[in-house]
Order: sequence, then structure tokens, then C-alpha cells
Amino acid sequence: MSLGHLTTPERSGLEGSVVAVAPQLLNAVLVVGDRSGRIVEVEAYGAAEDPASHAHRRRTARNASMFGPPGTLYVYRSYGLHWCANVVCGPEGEAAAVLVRAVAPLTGLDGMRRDRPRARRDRDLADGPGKLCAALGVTGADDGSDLLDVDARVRLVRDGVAPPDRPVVTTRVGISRGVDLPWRFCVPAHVGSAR
DNA sequence: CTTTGGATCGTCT
DNA sequence: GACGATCCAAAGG
Repeated sequence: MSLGHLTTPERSGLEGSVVAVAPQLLNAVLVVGDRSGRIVEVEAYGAAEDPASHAHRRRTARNASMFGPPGTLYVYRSYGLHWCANVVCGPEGEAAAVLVRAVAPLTGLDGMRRDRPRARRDRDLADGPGKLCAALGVTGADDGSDLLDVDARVRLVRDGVAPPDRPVVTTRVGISRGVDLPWRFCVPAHVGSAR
């Protein structure tokens, strides 16, 4: 499988409120070298007003890249062992980001299978925030890089597939505060295939 | 298919 | 010193 015509999203398109921007990232493509995957599940994390956000309290060494310009990649370590990737949104200094929770593998499947030996089926390669980072090869070394830079190692692109007209909207998972906010968005065809 | 519990360590209190 | 924006294997239906 190969990708079609690729375009880089406008940075201004990532500058709005994170809840508005998050569903617009669905069906966009993350590219790392010869590996790529289509974003099928995301969650919005706000700034100080969002009790579940890493930016809820203050700027620290870990969340520093959340305060960068829209389009910045924010990678953090979860539970001591997994990497998780976010697209920084909102105006610079606002510290909001969209957590990428699942991608559908498009290219570079062989490499993904090598780096995800536990995945029994290809559909399990990247159906979780930690899994997609392992499958694509995203680590803390990529934290703070610019996803919209054509020369960046990790890139966010469009291949002509628009976001879904009616994404599936649910509450966020794996958190203990802000649990009632409907800030999780999925591509309808992929609901259930994403943990 | 669903549920449950253990692993594991960086980060912030 | 406590707690995760998680993953996986095992066990039960």
C-alpha cells in the first residue's frame, strides 16, 4: 500500500478551541519514515480549566511542549513505560492538546509488526495511544518537534480523506477527573476496533 | 466476547 | 510517597 497525494495542514487550522479541532484531526495521517497510519480516535485535553489535562496545574518539564505553537508534537511517558503522542492545539501559551488514541496502519506494516511483537492481528498494531507510538516508532526524543515541518521525522499530513461528518462522540477514558466531558472522538467505521 | 489484576517508573506533591 | 491521558495475559461466559 502507498499513500496518495499528501498535503500539510494549515497551522491556523489547529489554533481554535481544542474541542473543535480534535474531531478535525480524524482521518488525517501520521507519517514516520516509511510507516504511516490514519488517525481514527482522538481525545481533547484543555488548558488550566480541564482537570484531566497535564496542563491543569502549571508548566513543568514534562508538559512544556504543550505550551508551544499549534502543530507541536507533545510526547510523554505513561505508566512508566509507554509513550503517548499529542498534537498541540490552541494559541501559543494556551497549552491544549489532542491525544492520538488510535491509528489504522497504512504503510510500513512489516516494521510495525517487528516493533509490536505482542500484536496478534494487524488491527491490534496501533489501536491504543501507547501501541501507536510503538508501532510508528515515536518516542520522547520526538517531543517538542514540529509536526507541520516537511522535513520533520514525525509528520501530520492529509491524503484527501476528509474528517467524518458525524464522528462518534463519547467521554474520555482512563482518567479520574473531568470524566463527564464528551471530548473523545472516533471515526464511526473504527469504533470497537480501538481500545 | 468481557473482566480482572499485575507490571513498572517518571513525575509531581 | 502516591499516582497515573496504558498494555497484556489469564480466566470466565
